[in-house]
Amino acid sequence: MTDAPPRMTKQRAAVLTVLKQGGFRSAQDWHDRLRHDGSTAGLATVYRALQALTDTGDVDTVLTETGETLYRLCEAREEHHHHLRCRACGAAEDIDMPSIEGWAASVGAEHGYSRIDHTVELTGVCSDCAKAGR
Amino acid sequence: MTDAPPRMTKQRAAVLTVLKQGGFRSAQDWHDRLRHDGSTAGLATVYRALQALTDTGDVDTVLTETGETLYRLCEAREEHHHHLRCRACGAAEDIDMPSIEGWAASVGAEHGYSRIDHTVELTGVCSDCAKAGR
DNA sequence: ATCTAAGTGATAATCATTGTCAAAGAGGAG
DNA sequence: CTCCTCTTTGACAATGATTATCACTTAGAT
Ligand SMILES: [Zn+2]
Ligand SMILES: [Zn+2]
Ligand SMILES: [Zn+2]
Ligand SMILES: [Zn+2]
Repeated sequence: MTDAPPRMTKQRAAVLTVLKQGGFRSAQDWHDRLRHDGSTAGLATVYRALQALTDTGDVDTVLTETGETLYRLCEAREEHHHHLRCRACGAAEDIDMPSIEGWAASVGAEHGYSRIDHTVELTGVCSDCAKAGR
Repeated sequence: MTDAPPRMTKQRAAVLTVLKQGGFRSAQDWHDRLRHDGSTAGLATVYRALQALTDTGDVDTVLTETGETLYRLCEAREEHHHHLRCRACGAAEDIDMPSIEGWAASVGAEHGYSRIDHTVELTGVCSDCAKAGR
């Protein structure tokens, strides 16, 4: 019943390769980097690849305060986790706070809510960027 | 040095009134409700009023997973807090988790990040909506 | 009444993201 | 290899929330 995984094409391989540069970046950013590296992949294809990789759990996404989606190659695929992200350069650390998971569920139950979901994200400025004056 | 607060106009009063209906709703939703109540306020004016009210701390905002901004009259203006929101009807409870504030700062410091900010939001389905089958 | 700066609302512009669709590419069968 | 079929691609249009414009109105002040 699980859909067959999409075929690995030249474009998707290129997306995966550029993602290894690391950091949370927008689809357009990743697309720019691909073109810079010689790929001719279209923007729509990059969006499709990122969407597919997100669905399979190979890519993490976060939403900025402007509603833009940022994508990053996921390092700890199996575990649910959260991020501490540098607002200046896109670098990010995986963080986990096991107690938050249970806290979210119990707060929801206390108020009579079901199907609880939660969002926990931290942003800041990493030490490198702070040294460079942002 | 603080900018003079914007004048209280008929339109802003109308926005404040309709906001008392409660719940987190989009700017367009609030605009529809205003028109339904007889106001002729334009959509741009509603956006401006919501923005101004947000700046003064009279309105809370939250970002949906689709990047849409939702606005709600703020009940506990002075305290920094987080929300448990019903995805079906927009109802929301203020929640606070004082330990999260310190945790965010210390996790940031551990990783060498400065200027830490954080997002903690819960969503679910409230008991009324659950009874009504969503 | 007159002047002036702020506020309004219809509309156009912006911008990330998604939809469309004809053309290109990859397999498979013959 | 050739023909057929299904997937993927990429240029481009469409969407939808938000913001910018700008001529017009309004609320105070003189
Ligand atoms: Zn950085
Ligand atoms: Zn979690
Ligand atoms: Zn509800
Ligand atoms: Zn907080």
